[in-house]
Order: sequence, then structure tokens, then C-alpha cells
Amino acid sequence: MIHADTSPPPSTLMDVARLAGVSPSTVSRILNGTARVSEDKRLAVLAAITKVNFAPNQMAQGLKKGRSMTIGIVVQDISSPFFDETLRGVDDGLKGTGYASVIVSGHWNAEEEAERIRLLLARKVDGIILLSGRMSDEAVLQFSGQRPIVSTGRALHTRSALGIKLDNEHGAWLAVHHLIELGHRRIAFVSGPANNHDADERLTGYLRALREADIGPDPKLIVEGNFHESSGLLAVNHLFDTQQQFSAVFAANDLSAYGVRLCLYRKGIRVPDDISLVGFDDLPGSSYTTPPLTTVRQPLYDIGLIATNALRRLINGDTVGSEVPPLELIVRETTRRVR
Amino acid sequence: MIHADTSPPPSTLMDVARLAGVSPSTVSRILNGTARVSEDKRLAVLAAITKVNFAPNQMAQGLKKGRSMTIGIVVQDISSPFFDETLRGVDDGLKGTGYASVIVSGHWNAEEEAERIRLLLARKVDGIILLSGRMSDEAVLQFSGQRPIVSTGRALHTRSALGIKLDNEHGAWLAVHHLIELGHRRIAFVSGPANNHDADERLTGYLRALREADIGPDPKLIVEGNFHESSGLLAVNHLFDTQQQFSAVFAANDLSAYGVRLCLYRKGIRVPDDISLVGFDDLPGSSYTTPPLTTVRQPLYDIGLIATNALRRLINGDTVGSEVPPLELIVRETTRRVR
DNA sequence: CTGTTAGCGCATTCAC
DNA sequence: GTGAATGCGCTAACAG
Repeated sequence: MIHADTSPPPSTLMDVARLAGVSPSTVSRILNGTARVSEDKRLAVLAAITKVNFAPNQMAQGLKKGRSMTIGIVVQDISSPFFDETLRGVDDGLKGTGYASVIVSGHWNAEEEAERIRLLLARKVDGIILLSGRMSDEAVLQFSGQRPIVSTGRALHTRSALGIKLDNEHGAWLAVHHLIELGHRRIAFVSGPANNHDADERLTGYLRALREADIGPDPKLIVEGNFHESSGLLAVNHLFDTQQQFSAVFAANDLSAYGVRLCLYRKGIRVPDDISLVGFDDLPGSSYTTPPLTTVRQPLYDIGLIATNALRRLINGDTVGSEVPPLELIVRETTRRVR
Repeated sequence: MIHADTSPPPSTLMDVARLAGVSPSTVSRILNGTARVSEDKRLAVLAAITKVNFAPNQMAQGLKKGRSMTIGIVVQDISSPFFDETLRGVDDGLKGTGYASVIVSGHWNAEEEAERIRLLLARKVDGIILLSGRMSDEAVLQFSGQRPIVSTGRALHTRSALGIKLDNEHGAWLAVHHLIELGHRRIAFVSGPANNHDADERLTGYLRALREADIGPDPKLIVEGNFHESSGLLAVNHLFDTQQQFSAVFAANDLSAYGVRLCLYRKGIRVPDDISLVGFDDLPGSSYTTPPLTTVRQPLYDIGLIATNALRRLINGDTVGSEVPPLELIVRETTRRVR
């Protein structure tokens, strides 16, 4: 059994002041660069700081200044590649700013989401980033009265709330239009969950692309999924069980596309030779599926970065514009011209 | 442009006290159940609390009690399915405890890791969970003098530090032994990065399984990877470039197995018909690869849960035992008997 | 330039 | 039972 070093209690600013023979305020001044201090005292203080290994107590600082230097992030699922990419953007956006983030999950549930936000507020986070939130815009606006909020998936723009909204409909259109150009006409759609805004828009884009090509949408080719792998698998199974004919599948997100792919594999159907497949998101894993997935790229990382920068501006009382990076079709190897 | 409600400044315990006509201490007592309070005052206070929508300022509470009710988590990569699963376990372990977590990334770098831990300490986290840390055991022990630490991948057991260590060697042995039982003798190994402890152990397990079967390890079949998809792809390319013969590949983690799979697909080699493949980790995505991946399951979620529970005990000064869930071979569809 | 004073919001003595 | 007083560690006037 190894024994841990018993360490002295963390030193305070007061300790430093005593050791350096100056007043606490002087130490504070040096720490924050709040005022000029004579060189000799500065040196003495700096020496004392390293000597006792001092680091300011952030709770005390926060209490005093009213800023905790932490922001809250609300995701829906803490272990999803979808949120991961965005979190990476947030992380990079926070780098070197002194901010840290506490991440909580709303589990796709508006009530839980609101509850979590209340907890974040009690923790005095300086701002909140809400990703794929289920709560109403009104609720978001309400909370933004306490702390600035940046939220994905909605169109807001006040002094303390900003929405970052991508054009899901256009993204879906890109995917389906690509398929149509390859000669596909019977294109199945594995949708997202009902009452999901993004999912609705993608359906709309799918329908619009078809209609623009004078293809009458066939309700039997549209089957509801839930954004998870399993639902893609189930959906295609259902399509076959009901004897549908189709040469391509558009899945409302990459995860369900993975499920579609597996189902096709099980049935011995080749992709893209027999059936083409397009996803939506471009998760990091999608360039390593077999074969690599053609999909609509969401700039998840950039969204995280943009949201973070915007939030910092809101916190500082600055104005924000809303630049939103575009969706983009990434053609890889799951689609081919129909023969 | 919509306008956000301008909300009143957050109410304090003092506001509640005034409104209820009692002293601040009484309010505090009711909040914390610290002492008996007459029923009428309790009611008045409760009413006041909901009326002004009061929630205690956690920074003030923390400053006073010396506990921030937050723990720090150090991961190496904030957007990796590997850490995700563990984080989910941590999240569930924290549920209902009043604790929140701030997650930082060490980016596989010992210096950065130490730096992050110092930041967490300045934030007065009550404890730290270090996942796949690169720093030395001594450094961990050092930090554990300030706050309790639970760390994966090492064998520690003091009053304020606990290591949770899985038997990587055995896991690798399971994988290779499985392959050998299927008749494979030329088994390639895509290793992890050099100087990575887990990676070393997996190599050892691979070698041991071979030797136990009287198969002389062929150094040419061992190629170094880095745990990323691309390295698996590169590794197999290298194997073919150097004209190696092999009927199976064991990849040191699932991500590199994905890369191996893609490389094989590109070369028109069937899995498992021509070559068998085994990974290590059992990431959530591994049951949806094409075909589903045979792999060694790491109980990532459980590790997160166990680490969290252990940390809470350490924080409370309780003793901890170290139960560690076993590694387990999950046979799916990328391995088959050699013909 | 620098020390003294006064809180930030809360929990906890100590008296009553 | 309950109020008054004190201080957690730090910053921001306020004097000098």
C-alpha cells in the first residue's frame, strides 16, 4: 500500500500577502493586473505565490465578481457521436478563455431539460448552450432572462438569446436530388421521430425533391424511425415485409443509415450495386463504414465553435450576428447510378 | 425581433428571510434541515421561497462549506466513443447526488493533463476521475493529496486514490485464442501506440496466446498503430505491401479494426470468408458494422459507474474496495473457421 | 502606489 | 426554537 503525500491545506491569497509582507489587495492587484504595483513588491508576491503554490479559489472569485467562468452545455445524450462533435467545437472555442463547461443531458425530454437548466442556473453558470433542445422557444426566452442562451435548431435573435439553425430541408433535398440524378425514382425514406422539428424538415425536403422531379411520393416508402441504428434496420425489414420496390434509401440521420446498411447486408443485398443509401449528419465514423457512407454533412464541430463564440459575446454584452455554415452533400461510396 | 423578458436579479436567502419575516439563519436551517423550526415559520419560508423562486447560490454555499458539489473528469479526447460510454456511466452514477461534473481533455498528453487537473483543483472540485491518463502514478498520488482521485488503467489503492485496472493481457489472449481455436495460425496484430500501457499489455496477451499454441510470433505480422481508424487501414496496407501471408487480424482496439475492415473491403477481400477480424473495446457502433464486429468487450459504462461511486466514497472519507468487471469476448460475425 | 474597509450569499457558531 | 454575529476567500471602492 502506497501512501499519498499528505498535502497542506490549499494556500489563500492571504497567506501570500503575509509571506510577501504586503496587503491582500496588493496581491489581488497583481493577480488581476488591476493597478500598477512597484516592481519589488510584485517580485516578492510572485515569489510567494510560487513558493506556496497558490491558485485563487474560483468559488470565492466567482462569488465576489458574480461570474463563475463556467458555462453550461445541455445535450440530449452524453454518449452520442452527434453531440460529441459539437462538444469538441465547444471545447476548442473555450480553449484559453478561462471558461470551463459543465455538461448535462436532457435525455430528449423537455421537462428534464428545464430541470437541468435550473440546476445550471443555481450553479451560476455565465451562459448556456442548448443543443437539440426539446423545450419551446418561449421557455428558452424565459431562461434567457437569467443568463444568455445559445440554442441550436431554432431561429431566435434577442440580446440574450441566439438560435443557430441549419437548413435541414435543403439538406434533405440535396440528398434526394442526388439520388434522382443517379436515376433513382423509388426512393425510400427512413424518417426521424415524430414531433421532431429537424426530422419534419428533412421529410419536407425529401418530398419537395421528389415533386420537383415529378415523382409522386409513395407513402408506403416512408417509414418512421427514431434516429437510432435499430430503427433503420427495422424500417428496411418492414419495407421488405410489405413487398415494396425501391432502389435507394435515404435515412434521416447517419445512425439509422448504419442500421439500414446492416439490414441490407443480412439480406445479401449489395450497397451500392443493388441499392443506394444516403445518410444525414456525416458522423466521424461515416467515412469508415463499409462502404463509406454518402451523406449530408452537418458542420457539427463548427456549430459548437460558433455557438461558443456567440455565447461569449452575449455574456460580454456584445452583439452577435448569426453566420451559419451550410449543409453539404458528401458523395462517398454508397450511391451509384441505377442500371 | 423578439424581446426577452427582463428578469429580476436572482433572489437570495436574505430576500426570502425578509419576505417570510424571519432571520436568514432560520431559512438556512429549513433549507438544510439543520435544526427543528416551528411549523408556521417553516410554512412561511417555504411560501416565500416559491414566491420569489429562490434557489441557493451554489458558489456561496461552496465557499462556505468547502465543497463545490462538482467533480472533475479528465478524458483524453472529448469526442471519442470510447470515453463516451464511460462518461455515460459517470453521468448515471452522479444522477440524484447533487453533483455535477466538469469535463476536460488531456489530449493524450501528460503535461496538458496535469495542467487541466490544476485548473480543476483551482475550481475546487471535490474529486477527480482520470480516464486513460498519461501521467505517472507518482503524479496522480501527488494530486490525490489535494483531492481524491480515481484513475483507470493503473493499480493504486490509498485513502485518497484508487486505480481501476482491467486485465488487458487476458483480453487480448481471449481474442487471439479464439482465432487460434478457429484454426488460424498466421494472425496479424495491429498494435496501439508505443509507450501506451494498455497497448503493451495487449501485445503481451497476443504473444502469450501464440506461444501457448506453439506458434512462433512473426515480427513481420505485428504493425504499430495508434488506436485511430486510419492506422488500421495503413497497417493492413503495409502488410500487403510487404507480401505477408495471414488469415486473421487482431486489432488493438475497435477503431483500428474499422480501418482494417475498410482496407480489406477496398482490396476486395471478404470478412470473415477470406480473413477474420477481431477488435478490442466493443464500442456501441461495433454491433452495427458490416459485418458486426467480433471483439473483446470492455465494460466501459460500468467503469464509469464504479469510478463515480468509488470517488464519492473517497470524498466522504469512506473506504473503497476495488471490484473490476471482467473483459469478455463477444463473438459476432467477423471471425470464422479457417478452411 | 498601497493599506484598510466592506461586502458577495450563505452556514454556523453563540447567546437568548 | 430563533436571531445576531462571524467568516469562507476574494475584489473593489475608499482613503491616504
